[in-house]
Amino acid sequence: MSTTPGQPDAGRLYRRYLSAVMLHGHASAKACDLGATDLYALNVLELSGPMTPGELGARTGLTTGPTTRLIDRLEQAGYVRRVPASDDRRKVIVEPVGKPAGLDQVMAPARQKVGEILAGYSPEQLDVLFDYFDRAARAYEEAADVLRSGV
Amino acid sequence: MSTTPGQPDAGRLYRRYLSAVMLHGHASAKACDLGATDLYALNVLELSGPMTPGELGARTGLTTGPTTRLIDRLEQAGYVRRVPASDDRRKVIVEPVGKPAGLDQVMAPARQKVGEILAGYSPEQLDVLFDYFDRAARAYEEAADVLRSGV
DNA sequence: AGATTTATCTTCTTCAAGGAAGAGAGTAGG
DNA sequence: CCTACTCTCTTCCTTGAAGAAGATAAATCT
Repeated sequence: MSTTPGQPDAGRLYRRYLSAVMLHGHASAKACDLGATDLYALNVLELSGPMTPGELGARTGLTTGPTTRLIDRLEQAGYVRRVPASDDRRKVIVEPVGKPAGLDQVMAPARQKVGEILAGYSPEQLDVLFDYFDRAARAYEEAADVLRSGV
Repeated sequence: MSTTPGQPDAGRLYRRYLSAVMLHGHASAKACDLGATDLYALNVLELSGPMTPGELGARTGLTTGPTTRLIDRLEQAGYVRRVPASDDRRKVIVEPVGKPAGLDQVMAPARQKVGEILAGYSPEQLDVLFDYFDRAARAYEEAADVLRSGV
């Protein structure tokens, strides 16, 4: 880097990084004809694992009607699958399908680039990075939860 | 899922991190009554700085009509401002407003959390992290550009 | 000066997504 | 066994954003 990595534009650098991540995610979703809520729901499923439509609806802030059709869209596009719950035959479990469809494929180039970047670091440096990823993920999840309940 | 001890699924950890970032961004936008395209446009402006409506429309993949109303929404919400271009009186420059409105305020808790996390690292570790932020930002921007032009 | 091109804005129409209310299926308790 | 409750899915309606075509204003070229 040309300038000192110290304080002056650290915030700006980080914001640029965040913007790029979100921009890429959005462009990926668009490329797959996925709406914003669809992507949101996929992220929820990625984070919290399989859940019922009711819980997914609560997480995404949707009522039951839109939730059903959200799952319909995701199911039809091959991202999730409905499986009957074993304990309660009214319930349905929505789970990400084993072989992810287009989204992962669209995101593959970025993933590979990031993989190459990460491959250039030493094990000690990777420890730092992954320690950060872990902590930051928790922080963002927590903040997102607060926002959800605050609405 | 092959869970190997010692290397506890780095890919999964990273995906969780990405999901959390995007989830939080989305929840923030929702909390501010910002649509997906609006958030996208704000990120574009954050990344590339002030630009004309024409360029913003091209970046967001919108035609001129929706672009005008996109800017209307952002302007009315207090995120951007229209200023006449000095060199061409037909042109308008859309620029983020000096005093950021609700979005930054909503994102403040997460920012603070991340700030606290970063404060716990040594200068050498911070160098690693910011080096990564810089490189990853470029990678994601590049990948997003490819996706945009590929559509 | 007149014609063409560029840039933004306006209007109308279309379409997708979300909210509300209700129906069907299943579980739990008396 | 019968009632009350829960969960999911369906239907209808409304809202909001995007596309298309045209209008206005300004710069550029001949």
